[in-house]
Parts: sequence; structure tokens; C-alpha cells
Amino acid sequence: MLARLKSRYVHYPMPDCNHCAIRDYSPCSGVPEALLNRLQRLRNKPTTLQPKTHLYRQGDVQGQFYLLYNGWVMLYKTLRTGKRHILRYALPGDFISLQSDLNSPMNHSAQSLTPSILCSFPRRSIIEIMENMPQFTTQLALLSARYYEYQTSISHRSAQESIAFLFLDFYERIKLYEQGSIENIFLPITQEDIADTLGLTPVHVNRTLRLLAKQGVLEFQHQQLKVSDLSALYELAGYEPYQNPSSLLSII
Amino acid sequence: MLARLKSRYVHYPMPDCNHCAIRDYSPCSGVPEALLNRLQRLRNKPTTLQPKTHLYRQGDVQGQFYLLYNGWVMLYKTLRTGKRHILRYALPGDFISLQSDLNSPMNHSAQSLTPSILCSFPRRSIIEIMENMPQFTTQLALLSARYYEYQTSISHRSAQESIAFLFLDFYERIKLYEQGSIENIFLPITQEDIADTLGLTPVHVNRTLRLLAKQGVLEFQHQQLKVSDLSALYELAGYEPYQNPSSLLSII
DNA sequence: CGGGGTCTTGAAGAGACTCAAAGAAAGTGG
DNA sequence: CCACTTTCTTTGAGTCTCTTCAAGACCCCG
Repeated sequence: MLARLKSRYVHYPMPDCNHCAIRDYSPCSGVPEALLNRLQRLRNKPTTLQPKTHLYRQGDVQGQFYLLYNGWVMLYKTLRTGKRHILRYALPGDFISLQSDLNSPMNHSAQSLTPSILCSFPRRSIIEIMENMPQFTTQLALLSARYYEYQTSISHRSAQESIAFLFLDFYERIKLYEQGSIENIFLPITQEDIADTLGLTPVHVNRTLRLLAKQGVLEFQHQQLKVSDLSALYELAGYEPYQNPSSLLSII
Repeated sequence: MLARLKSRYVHYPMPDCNHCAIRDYSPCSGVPEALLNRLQRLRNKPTTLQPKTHLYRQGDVQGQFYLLYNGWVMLYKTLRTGKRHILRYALPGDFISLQSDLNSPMNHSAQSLTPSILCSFPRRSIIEIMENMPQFTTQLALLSARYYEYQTSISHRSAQESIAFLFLDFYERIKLYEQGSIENIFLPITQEDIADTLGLTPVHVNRTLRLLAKQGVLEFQHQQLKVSDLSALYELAGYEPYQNPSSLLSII
């Protein structure tokens, strides 16, 4: 099973990683050593996860908090109509399973897209952690604000613009982890996933992708993204350079 | 000037309020007495604001943080194309001007819709406040998560559904402040505001409102909202009762 | 070689947009 | 208090984007 996966998820092997340092990952950046050690002590041992595995499901009452070390995890909601609404894609460093109402059952599900490595925290200790580690909590608050800004940025847009925005976001985030060439970027998602992320139909996503390829902006085939014209992509995505060029989140 | 305003903004007079207790308002609920007193000491004296006045504008470098005591404040972005994207409507208790990048210029503008009362905090002290008042920061993190969940809930929807969702949200929030009858709810917004909130054209908002009135769901005229069929409104908005009936945010 | 999932393409239809113009309500000034 | 101006709302006609339904192609994997 694992051997077979490798061909496809070549970027995401299953390393034996029991000592990943929390400080390497985003929501904890800027947190002093002493606090980190306290957080390290609270967490459980990192665990690995097969692809297409659920961390938790919408409606689950208990559960844990997770810090993603390696791999891709998709967060989504299932609507009454049966439709799937993908909320976001967690990449290494992302904090998973925070929701505004901590005591309610989970309002969304989390599923791995690739083999993944995470460490977990007991759910009941989250308030305690937050109230005792204000610098961590501050990062968490700002991170939530980022998600909010991202969500507002991607709305009110045509299919072409929102697809461009999504791919540009992937491009920028992957760039943080890949030091080598980023000619071809592996994205473990299908056209249907894109559709469920942006609220479009798979058919229309397909047509729009064909159009973007024809226009020489980007190609997305066999889970490989190739950006042909980065400035055109920025243009389509509506990048606003005057604000904060280093951050995608200043995109309107 | 004020006398003239009164006829229209009868719900939002300009009281002389120098001693509003912070604890009455949402982001601080659950914060212990001692912390509240510290927060009270940090804030400036509450100020009043005329309607249609900007607290700050997109691109401003300095500024302050605000806690809204009374009135409506609209947060919006101006896109390169000149279009306006309304992010949210702040009501009493809302914390205003938080953004993910604290050191960048503001990525959005804030404008009062009614006469309003706010108290402000010096911007440079926000990190200090957050890191020294973890319980306050925790509330702030959860609040940001709420905004995020709200934003995801309102997307991927038809015009009718998203308008229903928006009005239901207003309805639920106003209900918290009005103890009496909520037959007619005053909303200081125009159809164009609704359009800019949901990413629709004013023309289509108008047609959809006519349709909703014809269907006997709700009427919105002269800034007065009258909900005729609450359960139909819940149905249209896609309320998911199995999660957390008391919170709009469990709506998908 | 066969089968399920994914991608591609066509044709028809619904939802939302644009342009345009008129009517109603609110704000302004004499 | 009335007449004027401005903003907001309403309606129609035509167009475009996106969806729906359907069928076939491709491709990975057994």
C-alpha cells in the first residue's frame, strides 16, 4: 500500500519524525523558548496519517487539536443538500480544528489528502493553553483574521478570477517550503475539489482551466500546476501591490 | 443638524455616555473583573461620531482600535476597479480595526452608518494588551473564527439564499439588543449596500427583494425590515438546527 | 484487458449582469 | 413650508456567465 502511494505522493513520503520542533511552524513563530517548551510538553507524540483519512468528522463531539507537520489536510463542511463545501487546505504549520464555539460538536470535517504527520493536543486543554500562552493565542487570533481576509478576498469574483486567486495562493504557499525550482507544483486535488472550494460546477471549472491554458496563464494537469505567466496570474487574481507585497492577504 | 438626523435615526440618539462598562459588550464577556479594570484604564474616553463619518480609511498607517458601544459601523474595502466590497457591519460590542497584519496600513475602511459611540485604544498598545490579557485575546481569536465561519457560510449561494442569510443574521443580532417587539427592524443600509456586501448588482438585489416580498418571506422598505415568515427565512438561509440552535454561525 | 474515477466537450436553460429610463423618497435651500 | 435636487428604488429588454444533463475520452490501477 505505502509503496504504491509513493509514485503519486512522491513529495510527501512518510518520514519517521518524532522530534519536529514546533517553532518551525507558523502559528508559533515569535513565541519565546520557555513557552514553546511548555507547548511541547502538552502535545502528544506526532502521528502519521494515510491519505484520504479523516482526522475528525462534522458532528463529532470530542476530538483534539492538531498542528500539521507534513502533508495536506482538507477542511470541509457537508451541507444539508449533501453538497460538499471545502473551507481551506491546511499545509505544514497550520493549526487544525479551531472553531468559534469550542464546546459544540465540530462544524466541519478534516481529511488528509496525502500521507501526513501531525501532533495533537488534548481538546479540553485548549482554553487552558490559550489563556496561559498569550503570545501563542495572539498568533492564533491573527491567523484567524487571515483566514477571514482570505475568504473575503476570494468572494465576489468571476470563475476565472477566483480560480486564479486559488492557484496563486497555492503557488505562494508552496514556495515557502520548496527551495528548489517551482516549475511544476504538486497539488493533491481534483477539478471537483476546486469546484467545491469555489462554489462552481466541475464542468465550469474544467472549461475555465482550458481557457486559462489557452491564454497561456497556467496549466493544471495530472495534479501538476505549471504557472506560465506569473504576472498575468497576479493580474487576474487582483493582487494589490501597494499594500503589502509579501503577503497574499493584501489581495482584495 | 442633529435635530434633523433624529427623525431618521430615532433608534440611535446621541446619549452622553462616558461610563459605558466594557463588560456589557461581547468580546469581553467572560473576562474577570481585574482584567476589565485594566482594559478600562487603557482605553480613551468614549467619543461620539456623526453618521457617514470615517473612523479610518484603507491605506492609513496609524490609527486606533475601537470598541463600538452604540450605533452601526460598516467595514469595507475599495478594489482597484473602484468597486466597494462591504466586509461586515459592526454592531454594539464589536471590536473594530483588527487585521492580520498589525504593522501594515489598514487594508479596509470603517465608516459609521448612524450616530455612534466608541471608545478607542492606542494602536501601538494592542500587542501589549493582547499578550497581557490572554482571556481577552482568546475571545478575540474566537471572534475572528466566527467572522471566518460567517464568511464561509454566506458564500456558495444563490442571490435569494445569501440575501435571506444576511437578513436573518441582522434579525438575530438585533434581537439581542431590542427587548421589545421586533416587528419592524431598522437597518441603516440601502439595496446598493446589500449588493456590495453579497457581490451582486443593485438591480438584481432589487428583483430578489421583490420576489421575497411576493413569496411572503420578508419586506424591506424605507430601511425597515419586516420578517413575515421566520421559518421560511431560516429554510432559505440554510439553517442547520442539529448543530447549535442558539448560534447563527452553525449555519452552513 | 476491464473498470472506476477523472477529465473533456456539446447543447440547452436558468440566474445574474448591463444598459437604460422612469418613479418614489429623502435631503436641501429659499 | 414648498420647490428643487439628489439619492434610492423599480421595471424592461437584451446579453453573458454559469449550470444542467448527457455522453464520450482518458488514464491509472487491478
